[in-house]
Amino acid sequence: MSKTQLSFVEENYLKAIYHLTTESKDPVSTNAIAESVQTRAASVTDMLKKLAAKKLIAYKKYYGVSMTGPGEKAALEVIRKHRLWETFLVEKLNFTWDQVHEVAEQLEHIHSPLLIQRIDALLGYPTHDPHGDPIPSEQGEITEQSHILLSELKSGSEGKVVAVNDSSPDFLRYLDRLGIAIGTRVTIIEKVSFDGSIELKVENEVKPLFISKEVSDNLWITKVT
Amino acid sequence: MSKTQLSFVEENYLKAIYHLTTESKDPVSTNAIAESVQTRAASVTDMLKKLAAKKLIAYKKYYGVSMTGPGEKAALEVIRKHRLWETFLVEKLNFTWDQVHEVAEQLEHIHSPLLIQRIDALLGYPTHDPHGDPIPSEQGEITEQSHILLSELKSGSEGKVVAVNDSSPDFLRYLDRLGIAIGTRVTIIEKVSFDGSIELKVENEVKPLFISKEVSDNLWITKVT
DNA sequence: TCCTATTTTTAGATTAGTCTAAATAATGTA
DNA sequence: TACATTATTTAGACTAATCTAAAAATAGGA
Ligand SMILES: [Mn+2]
Ligand SMILES: [Mn+2]
Ligand SMILES: [Mn+2]
Ligand SMILES: [Mn+2]
Repeated sequence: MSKTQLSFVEENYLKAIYHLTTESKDPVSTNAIAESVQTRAASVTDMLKKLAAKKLIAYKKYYGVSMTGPGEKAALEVIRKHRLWETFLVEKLNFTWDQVHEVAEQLEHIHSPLLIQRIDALLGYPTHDPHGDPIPSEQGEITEQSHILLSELKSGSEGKVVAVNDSSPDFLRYLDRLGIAIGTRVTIIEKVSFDGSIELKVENEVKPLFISKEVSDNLWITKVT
Repeated sequence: MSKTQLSFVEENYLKAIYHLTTESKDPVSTNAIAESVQTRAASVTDMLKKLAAKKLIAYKKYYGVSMTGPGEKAALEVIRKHRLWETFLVEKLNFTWDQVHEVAEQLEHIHSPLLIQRIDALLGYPTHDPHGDPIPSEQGEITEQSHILLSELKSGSEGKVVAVNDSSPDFLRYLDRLGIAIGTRVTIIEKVSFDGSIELKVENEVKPLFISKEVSDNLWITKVT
């Protein structure tokens, strides 16, 4: 079967397709994948044929793409490694949460089951990475916690930040400046209907602040009673 | 200049050429490189042209190859990473010394100065890897300790094992069974002139044992008075 | 020195992954 | 339903790294 190890590039495509699949039910489009892996649509088509031949994705010309069982398993393995490495970098090597993604993009492709088991053990079997994302188990099980976007929270309600929807260094450093981290409690003072921006009270911060719709669309929270 | 990062493959060639250069003064042959990187001579020739064009090696058709300053620096960076990762795997992740090389072959190609600095710090700036090999400094300085092969030691003399000349799992596990590790003291009881094998007293072992010429040719030691 | 065996290089193909430009299919609007 | 726009695929080419087979250069022995 798929004994031969997947290439660096194949792993990146699978990961991208997996993420796109989970964030909207319909089949994933060629263009969306191209955008995600930073390449041209024509290159994506070529790779889709290859992955389909290996039965890692279900692909029908012009109809978009979805994952197969084996494909999802392979994708989750890469995601597991990515998130464990990010956690390792923060917990053991004092990286900040905005520094880890780029390095993890490289480390996730290291092939060594023993290595990743030992990293997992060293970290005490963490369940979430520095951005609040769940770490899939060795068996490929992932438990998405139920959460909503901060932009969906009603005025006056309180919530706790559980994850970020964007791991770009710029966004994360901006959150640092606002005093927002994973676990921070926030309360919506007012939602400005005109542009969707939000006046927000942040735990441990004296003054309320305003955040754009853009920002509130990238923060996952759970409601706090 | 050589701003563009070296590829995985280029790094492996440089490392191989560096090692071959240091273990015998004359220029390195195409065939020796081919053997070392497990490829064909014709492929090596192609790569030599490429590396020469980047001024990482000095190459003249049919005359063999030697390193340039920049080439040596690049090779030592890879070797530094390899040995730091090996040390990390043993010290922090409980790998045995025969398990580390293969994984380090992958990890040595991760590009992140910060990562390697932090690994170095976490380990307390080690000077030698699990096989007794010196770890080059960030500036590319390497201090080879003076040592001789066990096979060169005279009968009756005592020595301390400081490094192995072969890091293959088979050899290392055989040493484990003999009770020989880095730092172990050994005394030559008798050298068998007929086949070069050696009767050896190993520190902490009750009975002396015999090792082949092959084995004694792969153990680096320093004399102990 | 000459000749042969060995080493190295060249020539020409191949594979993975990418690209641009052109062709084709799907979609949505009139 | 017809047409124009958009999305996707195909065709053909390119680069990095590899290979085999053939040509060329070197080295060593007679
Ligand atoms: Mn990440
Ligand atoms: Mn993450
Ligand atoms: Mn090694
Ligand atoms: Mn080593």
